[in-house]
Amino acid sequence: MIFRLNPSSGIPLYLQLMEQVKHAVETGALGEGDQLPTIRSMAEELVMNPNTVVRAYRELEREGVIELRHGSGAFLKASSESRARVIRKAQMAMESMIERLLHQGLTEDELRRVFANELAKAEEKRVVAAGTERTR
Amino acid sequence: MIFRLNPSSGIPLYLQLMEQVKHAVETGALGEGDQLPTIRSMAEELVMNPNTVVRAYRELEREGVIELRHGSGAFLKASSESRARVIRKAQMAMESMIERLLHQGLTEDELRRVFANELAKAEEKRVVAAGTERTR
DNA sequence: TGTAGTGTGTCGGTAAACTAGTACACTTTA
DNA sequence: TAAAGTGTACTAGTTTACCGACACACTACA
Repeated sequence: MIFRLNPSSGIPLYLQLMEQVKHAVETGALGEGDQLPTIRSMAEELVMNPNTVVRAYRELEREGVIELRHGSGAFLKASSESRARVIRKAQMAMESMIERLLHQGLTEDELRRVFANELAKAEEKRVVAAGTERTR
Repeated sequence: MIFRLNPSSGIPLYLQLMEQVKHAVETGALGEGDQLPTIRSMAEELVMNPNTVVRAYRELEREGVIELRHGSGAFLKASSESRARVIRKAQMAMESMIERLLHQGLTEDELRRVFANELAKAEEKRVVAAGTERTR
């Protein structure tokens, strides 16, 4: 299984690892009861400090995603129904859009900023719509 | 002009501000010679420390995006030809895709992770393709 | 069945990075 | 020329990442 980190992005490494684990769950790559890579092997694979992996695993446990067992390992907790189907459709749609936009000359950085801003706008719209609903 | 920050994302605030400024340039909202909001007004608007704004502005200056003039302000430097047209097309395409995927039941977090991973994969593909070109 | 070795998570301390607070210095304006 | 506006610099606190040792669980062997 592939976990991806970008050490030069400025985003804290432990947050990136948390996102990767959650994504693996969402796509069905990891399921209930599965064991996560050990702290030391994940650290080696991603070239980061074991304690940083611990930090990510601790947060994931606090959020109820995994369970840490001293001396045994880190395991996926039961989650609600798999979202893999809808996630995979989104992946395919996103992949083709990204290919197209990169082909049209956008850079990865430009694309990243466009996405972040459009998503922020969509979130704001939803918040406004929810507020409007409430005041009816 | 709207700059957006998400203080709870874990991403350093100064990096987020840098991204917002670059995005404003890309979309044409800011152009050569324009003055950026002052350090204090940007800090107030975004509810962050003036020194954090300084940190972002300093990095942007180091990258050649803006120019800081002691006692006068922060100004946009000349850039290559505006990318606004291609960026706007990307914004529209991205906006409609995001609306559609959110409507299909994805959460913002899931969407963010899908995008980050598909972009990382696309980057890897391009690196591999470039390497293959070189070895010919 | 007990013990040693291996595997795996936990903990405390330190350095670097990020953020905030406050005072100083340059430029512009009235 | 003084006041207001704007960037610069220093210090302190918090967060992130790393380093090394400790403790629990599992496995193999006598």
